[in-house]
Amino acid sequence: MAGHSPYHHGDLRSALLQEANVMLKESGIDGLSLRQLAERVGVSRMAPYHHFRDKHDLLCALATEGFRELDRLIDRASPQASAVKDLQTTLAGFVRDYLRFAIDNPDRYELMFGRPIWKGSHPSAELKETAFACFRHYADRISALLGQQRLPKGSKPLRLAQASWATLHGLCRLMIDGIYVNQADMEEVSHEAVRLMLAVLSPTS
Amino acid sequence: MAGHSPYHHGDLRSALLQEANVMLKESGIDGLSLRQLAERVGVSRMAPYHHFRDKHDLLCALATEGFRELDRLIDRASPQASAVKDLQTTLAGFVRDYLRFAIDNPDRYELMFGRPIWKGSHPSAELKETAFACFRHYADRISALLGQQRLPKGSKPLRLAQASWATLHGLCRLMIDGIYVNQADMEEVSHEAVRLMLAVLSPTS
DNA sequence: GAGGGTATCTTGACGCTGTCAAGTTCAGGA
DNA sequence: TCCTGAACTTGACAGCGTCAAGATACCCTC
Repeated sequence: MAGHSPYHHGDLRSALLQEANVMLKESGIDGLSLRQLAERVGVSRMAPYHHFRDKHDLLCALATEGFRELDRLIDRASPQASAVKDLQTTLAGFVRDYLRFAIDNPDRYELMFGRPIWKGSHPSAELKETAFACFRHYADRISALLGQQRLPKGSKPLRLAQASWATLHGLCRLMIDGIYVNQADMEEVSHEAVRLMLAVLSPTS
Repeated sequence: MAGHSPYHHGDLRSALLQEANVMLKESGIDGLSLRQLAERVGVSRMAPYHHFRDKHDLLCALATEGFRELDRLIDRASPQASAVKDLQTTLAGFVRDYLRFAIDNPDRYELMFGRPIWKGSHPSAELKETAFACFRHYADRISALLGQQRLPKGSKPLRLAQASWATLHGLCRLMIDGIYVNQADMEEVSHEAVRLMLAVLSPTS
């Protein structure tokens, strides 16, 4: 807390996470190096290792933060939509927010859901827990929103949640990478996604 | 073409691509280093640079190969399904094949659609062309399959193709990374996806 | 066949990375 | 007061992508 330049930083861990987020936005996931990060925060290269086991561990912490924010976003999808028309509006708003979350910081989104964190080099326990809680939260919200409709027989709510998240997720990936979906078409495409999610409610035959 | 160990490899480019695929499967995208690749193929570390400008260029070539294979897979989705029931079967088969393509070599799939190739460090012209051709091919097939049904008004076929690909793509990503979707549930989840894609055909209201 | 041009391959070097090992500085409790 | 332990630093190493310059072998022309 002293004025000049204390030997002990005081709150290095969060300073690192914050600056890492900036670097992530600036130069992508590949441009995020521990050495540069340490230098930008103003400590030596090995200092971060007293707060994170590895680089992988730091990335997990970064992703965990992302999931916490995503969780808050899901929370904001207001639950008091009762009429069918409100359902559509609520869903559309949520889809828009979700897409914006991804587009706003594409590399963080890539980090959160990307292979490097989740495959062989196992995700940290905290990340796993946070991400799963986030998904459970989403599934509950979706169930609550859609639950007022009668589901087609044979559709478990969990499956609906998975399939709809997949749609949303796939849309984000394709859009932020600019592969097949132009960002300019976002409105139209997300409208289509909402229609898709709604369509699943009516019995197929 | 001589027997022992020629100075000129003969067909280094494809040997590199082939071995790179093996390494990709073995140790993931991060484990794929040019130096190791060169050593495994039996040439010096700079030899690959006479066939690929960069590492990025090699990755693009690798991804291009992947898209070509995906294109063949799309081709196999037989077009002569006429009855509604056949539509469902055809679609289910295609979804299963697509999922298997992704699961079979997850890191290649991640490479093909991942950010590192498509964002700032621009994709090679060949990759762009191949990937777009692949998508156009998919959109055509989907249109042909679904075209026999009457589409709900206001749905352009292109949007349907985008949305359905997004669903498929999102499902793959979530599954191969093992985040929210267990691979054991594949059958059930892909069934749900097919239902979702079919549901979009019936007017929502 | 001989010579030269060119594509192919090699070795040396540089700066960057993540991280092990060992030393230094500081705060707080006995 | 001293001492334990956390926070931080510096030195060192192997591995990475790639620039630069040199070596080798094929092919085409004379």
